[in-house]
Amino acid sequence: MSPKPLPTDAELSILAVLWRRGPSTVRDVWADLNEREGTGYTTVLKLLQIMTQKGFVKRDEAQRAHVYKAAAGEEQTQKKLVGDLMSRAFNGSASTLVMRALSIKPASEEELRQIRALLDAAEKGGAPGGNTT
Amino acid sequence: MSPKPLPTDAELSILAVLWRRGPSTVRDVWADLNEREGTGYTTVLKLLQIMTQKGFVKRDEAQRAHVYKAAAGEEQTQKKLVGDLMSRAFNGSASTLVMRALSIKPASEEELRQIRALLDAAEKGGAPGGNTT
DNA sequence: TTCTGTCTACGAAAGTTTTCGTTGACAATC
DNA sequence: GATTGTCAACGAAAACTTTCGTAGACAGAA
Repeated sequence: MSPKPLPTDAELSILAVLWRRGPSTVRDVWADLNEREGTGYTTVLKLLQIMTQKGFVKRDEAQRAHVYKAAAGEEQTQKKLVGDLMSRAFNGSASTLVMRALSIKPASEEELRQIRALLDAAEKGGAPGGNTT
Repeated sequence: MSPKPLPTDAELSILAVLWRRGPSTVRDVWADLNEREGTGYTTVLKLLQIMTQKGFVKRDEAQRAHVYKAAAGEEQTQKKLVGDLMSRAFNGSASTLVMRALSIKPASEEELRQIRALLDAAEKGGAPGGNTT
């Protein structure tokens, strides 16, 4: 099939709402989105229709008010987005990206602990072929 | 003045080249970009003109072949991009973003060391380098 | 000077994304 | 069974991005 592109900006806003709220009707998504960005109802509806077609969301039509949910998990989509940014703007360097992220907004202690754990895991597991750039 | 938007995709490709090569003529940028993406010469030129207007690049017209350079530093732009993604797709969580990045492509040992250093710094207190956000 | 190749400038076309007006369906209430 | 409010569907406009054809300026070679 298609090589599956990334969601556009407006699409991502909607995905973010679905991630936060779980399966939702158009009205639900709209209420949330309208509050923070003043989006129109039919705009949200149209976007959801497009996203259904693109496969970004799944639709349950059992009720009159259709219920939408994200098709791919939050994590998977986030990975794609980060991966894309990494190759586009960071020359493929995860560490530079990570450093920029942390310099913007230092994480909490709890979060730092999690990150360290991940670093430890990475160090051991050894990704195939360390970067010899 | 303008709230300064982020560079578009094509604009970012060009910035990436400028970051890699330093100040360059249209031909320089084109040669680089054309090789990896098959972009047309006038396309690159037009983009650079637009980017000049938007303030993403600065132009030195001393020579007939104008020399372009990125207006903002690589680091600053990267921060904006990451910050944008963070708020859009990660609910503002730096740690989630970091974890996703590392899970995609573990860094080299050297890089891991750098990241750890940054974590240490973050743990101590304020953000390093004085963020005036 | 004239020719040739390279350059910038301009503008319009093509492509994509985002927005929204309008329509018809449906269900609940009167 | 008419009225009212909410819904999905559709299509087209508006906005934005990307591409490229064409034109005119300029410099160096013949």
